[in-house]
Amino acid sequence: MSRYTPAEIEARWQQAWDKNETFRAVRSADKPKYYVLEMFPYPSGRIHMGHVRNYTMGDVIARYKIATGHNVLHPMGWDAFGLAAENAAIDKGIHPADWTYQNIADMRDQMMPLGLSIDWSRELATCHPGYYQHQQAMFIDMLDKGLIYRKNAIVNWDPVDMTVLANEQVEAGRGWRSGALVERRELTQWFFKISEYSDELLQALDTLENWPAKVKLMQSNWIGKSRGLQFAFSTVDAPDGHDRIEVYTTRPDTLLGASFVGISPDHPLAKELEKDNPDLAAFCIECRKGGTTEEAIETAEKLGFDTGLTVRHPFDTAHELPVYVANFILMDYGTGAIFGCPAHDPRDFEFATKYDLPIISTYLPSEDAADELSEAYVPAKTEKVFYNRGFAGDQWQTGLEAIDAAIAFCEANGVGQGVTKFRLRDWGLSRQRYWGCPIPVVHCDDCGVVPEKKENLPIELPRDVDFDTPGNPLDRHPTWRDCACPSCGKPAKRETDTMDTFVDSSWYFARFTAPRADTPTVMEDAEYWMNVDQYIGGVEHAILHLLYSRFFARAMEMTGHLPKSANEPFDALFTQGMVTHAIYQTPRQDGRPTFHYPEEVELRDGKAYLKDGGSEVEIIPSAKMSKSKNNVVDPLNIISNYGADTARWFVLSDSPPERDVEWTASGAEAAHKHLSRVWNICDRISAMDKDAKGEGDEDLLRAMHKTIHDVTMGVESFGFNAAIAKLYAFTATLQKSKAGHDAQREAVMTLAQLMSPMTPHLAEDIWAQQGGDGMIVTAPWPKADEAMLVDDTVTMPIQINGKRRAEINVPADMSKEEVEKIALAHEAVIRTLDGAAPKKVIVVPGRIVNVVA
RNA sequence: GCGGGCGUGAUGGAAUGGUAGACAUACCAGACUUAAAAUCUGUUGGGGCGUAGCCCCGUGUGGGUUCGAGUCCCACCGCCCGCACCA
Repeated sequence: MSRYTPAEIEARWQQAWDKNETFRAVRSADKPKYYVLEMFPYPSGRIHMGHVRNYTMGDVIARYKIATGHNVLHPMGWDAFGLAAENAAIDKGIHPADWTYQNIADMRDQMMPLGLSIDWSRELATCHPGYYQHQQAMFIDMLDKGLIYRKNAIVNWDPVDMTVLANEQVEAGRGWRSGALVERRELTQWFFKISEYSDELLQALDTLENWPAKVKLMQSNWIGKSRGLQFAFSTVDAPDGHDRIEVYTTRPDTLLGASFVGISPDHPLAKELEKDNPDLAAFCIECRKGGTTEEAIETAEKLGFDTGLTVRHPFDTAHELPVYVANFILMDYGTGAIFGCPAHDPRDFEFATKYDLPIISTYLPSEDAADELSEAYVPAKTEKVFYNRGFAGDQWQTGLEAIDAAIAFCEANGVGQGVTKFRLRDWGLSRQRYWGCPIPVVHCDDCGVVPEKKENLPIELPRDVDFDTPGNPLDRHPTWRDCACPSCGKPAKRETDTMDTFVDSSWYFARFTAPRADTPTVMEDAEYWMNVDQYIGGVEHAILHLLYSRFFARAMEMTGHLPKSANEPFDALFTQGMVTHAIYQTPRQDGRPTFHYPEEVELRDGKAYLKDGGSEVEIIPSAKMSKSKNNVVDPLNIISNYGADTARWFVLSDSPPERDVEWTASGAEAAHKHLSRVWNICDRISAMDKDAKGEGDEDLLRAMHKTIHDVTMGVESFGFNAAIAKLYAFTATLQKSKAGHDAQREAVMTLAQLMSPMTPHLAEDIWAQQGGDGMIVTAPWPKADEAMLVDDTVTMPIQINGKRRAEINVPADMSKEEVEKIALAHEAVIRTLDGAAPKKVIVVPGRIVNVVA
């Protein structure tokens, strides 16, 4: 009897696939194409279990599609620009390029043993000039088409390091290195006009049938289409040029509940007023401190400053409202000014209570409901409510009806216009950093901002930069900025902003279709391979990456780089969960915990002890594997201990792919045991007499066909864990089978085929041992025989009033009437009914009988 | 704060609105063994009774829709993800 030796088997089959160029993707008219793509990794340096899970899922799909006769494209690349490389340069003095390319080499080496069906000839890295020169070319095309423009925008500014900070580099309102309170600063920045596509990006979501509903909903909310009223309050005694304050509201029906007007600290009026009002100026400075994230702004305490200024209510000019500067109003949204209606907005309610402003209801749940509110009354817009201070439409109406009526009324009376607005803002792509794709424009004293000539591309990053001083090294570079104006030829300066890394990842999927072409894409290849048939990645990308990619596909169409048919580049999307692990910690003297690696810990009776010293360790429930918590399991260790097939099998089993999976040592062992068991079965069958007859051939083959059916369904619907459960069950059946040699051989070869997308190496070896034709990877996927799937009889539970009371065995094709008759004749039913006639009997054929007593 | 998701035995989880707990882990018992490991077999949601069997309770909490709800609807609690310069 031979032993299952994954190390030897896996290396052998990987070489065989490699030699055969099994996974090389070539355009062909013979077969339908299938493009499967997992979100490409950031080259952090080490692969982790999350990668293994992500790529294994894609690999299962890719291998299944190969077996079902598709021409499969399954590429891999590196999202290689980013902050971490610059941090490594600052911390360790390594050049970002060296750090990145070394990490790529390391991670590729770690990925290879997994036996993924990747066409490595198409590998790309976004930090390579061969990639980013095309991004620069497209930038120029998009600038030319008016898709890109410049405007001022606010960034996090570290006043000590004198540098722009990423949101990630702001911790509790302070710069992560300097510890200084972060300020907001305005810079001129580059923007994509994604907001022009708001409606288009929203509408097209409906066509994405194979996207998760939750992702579409999140994108829809992010784009945030709203219908509202834009109008102006006229001011009383305001500075010149500020006789009106424009506001936008989605709830014009609550206009009579207005009790104050709020403006952003960045509003032109606020800026004007603070010139003569030191207190206000101090308040605005305070407001401009802290991070710029929406989260930071929305969770901060709501602060206001009474400007002393008032405005007239548009319906009653005698009624004056105070004007506050408030820290929660963003200049980027709407007009940077709002009217506050405390009665129907929790945030305004909090504000009004704090500053003792009136709370005036405009609608109530009923005619006699109390007018005094203890909290904001915010019913669903579809709910009918009583308008005690309505001014348009019926007294009883829904919020939606009231909004429409209010807009119509206001327009008829010259108080503003109904407008449709989107929450989606333009995409700021400027980054004041070195390790990114240089923006290919030149600043010329005479010609202004001029795009670089395409023949001068790539504009390469200079190699000789220093990171000793905070800030963007491109700014300080002695010569790199110097260039000739592409328009007039005079000396000019290069743009030193680089592009947001989201730009890199917004078109890599298109580049994979012609990764070495000297244009960004090749139409023929793009038309053949696009769209991505199945895209797989984490939910954390549900909004930004996917939305930007959808926009970019449209922008690439407009500039002639993609066909219109690729406007929605991802036909199907799957969002997978994370790999988690328990955290082991012991307290330290200073009260903070010491984290221990799983391999330093021994588990006994549900408790954990340090292998070194034996003291007990606290177990914190599973969390995302993270270096800082030491709760990581290195895939390489797993592969060297058990083999890649075990790692692959385990990350797919146990947990549904969209949910998190917890890595446990026992789970990995169970996976390995199962693979050994399958190996032993194969061995046993090989040793059987070729003419051996046995018992239960038909039962075994029936089970086999059911398994083919179930596993196929499972793989097609991302039910990998359920498919694996079926494979466990079938393995047990086969193991106990006393069937003859031919039936058992057929069963084990089919088992190998069904397992092959998950455990390709083991499957190849079994296939070869049993004398299968060619390699299993290209063998046609087994087909379930429909005739073998139907049983002659079915067991049907009988419920009485919805509770299961008995069961009956009936022929599968028995009529409803007969089933009902047999059910009613059942002893348990007669007992319960006690002579009374049943009120109703529901028979669901093949499923259930429910008797209503 | 806002948007989205999730919540089922000791544990990971299964279940097109139709027998809740498939499959796996852990535990316990048994077989094999001098013994252990490995392997194989079996039991295991809780409670109760007149214990070959039957009954009650049970999918975060509370309500609702339905002949029937883990699944659909509403509210609450807890956890996770995103919030535009992390990728």
